[in-house]
Amino acid sequence: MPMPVAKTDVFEPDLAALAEVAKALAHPARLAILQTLAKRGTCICGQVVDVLPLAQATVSQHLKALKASGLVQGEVDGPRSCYCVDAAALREAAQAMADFFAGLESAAGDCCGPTCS
Amino acid sequence: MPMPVAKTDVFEPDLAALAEVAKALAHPARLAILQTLAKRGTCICGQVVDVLPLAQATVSQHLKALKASGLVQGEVDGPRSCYCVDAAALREAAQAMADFFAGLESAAGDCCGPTCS
DNA sequence: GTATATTATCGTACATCTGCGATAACCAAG
DNA sequence: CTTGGTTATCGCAGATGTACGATAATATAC
Repeated sequence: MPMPVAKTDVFEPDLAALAEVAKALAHPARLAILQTLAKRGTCICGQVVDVLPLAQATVSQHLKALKASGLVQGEVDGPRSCYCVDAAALREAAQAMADFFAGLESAAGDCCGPTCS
Repeated sequence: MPMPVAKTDVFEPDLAALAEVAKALAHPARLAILQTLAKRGTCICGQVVDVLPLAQATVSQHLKALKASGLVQGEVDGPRSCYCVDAAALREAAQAMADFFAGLESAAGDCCGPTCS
């Protein structure tokens, strides 16, 4: 399911994948959730709710989004939930992001300076 | 102007700033634009339009978003426009992103394995 | 089995994003 | 000054994101 009116599937797969990662990181709450999950071994969603200034339903939605992005992995056993960051996916994401920035810098030249045509 | 119904300003500034960067990168078209801009010294928006499968108005909007995020810098002189990536901002963004991931990995332990409580 | 506690989902409301056509704004060229 | 080519902006339509309260679902504890 593409983005707004579609147009995501027209781009290169690499860019689309990286955009998905960026999308998952595009909200402070999700960043905070990732940090909270990473700081502990075993996590219970309730603890995450306590940390964030958001309602339980909202946190659950963010967790769902993170899980969909693959950055977070988790199972729920009744009242107990075990959410944790997927270390492998995280490394992949970090690598992809770093590669992207590296690719940009390799060719970046300040053009808008005095030598701009 | 915050996000949906506000709630962005409640989080730590670091996370909010990083989320803004991620938001700018959260669309394949914008990633492609960044690559295109980085690959050339002096860029004209028209060339960007030619590369992307999007209408001119849409590309202009993405450029506006990138400019607002600070990753892209540009001036327009009538029919000619000079858009280029802001190398410094780009380095900052890459650093912030890398730091974030590094901070996560330093404490990440696979909890959802056999030793999950 | 019932009560308790925790999480997921549903439905709603509002804001934002995305895309495009149409129009306006702008400078250079003639 | 008019023409032509380029970009910005406006207005619209549709999809998505965000947040919340209310409700359902589930496993533990008794």
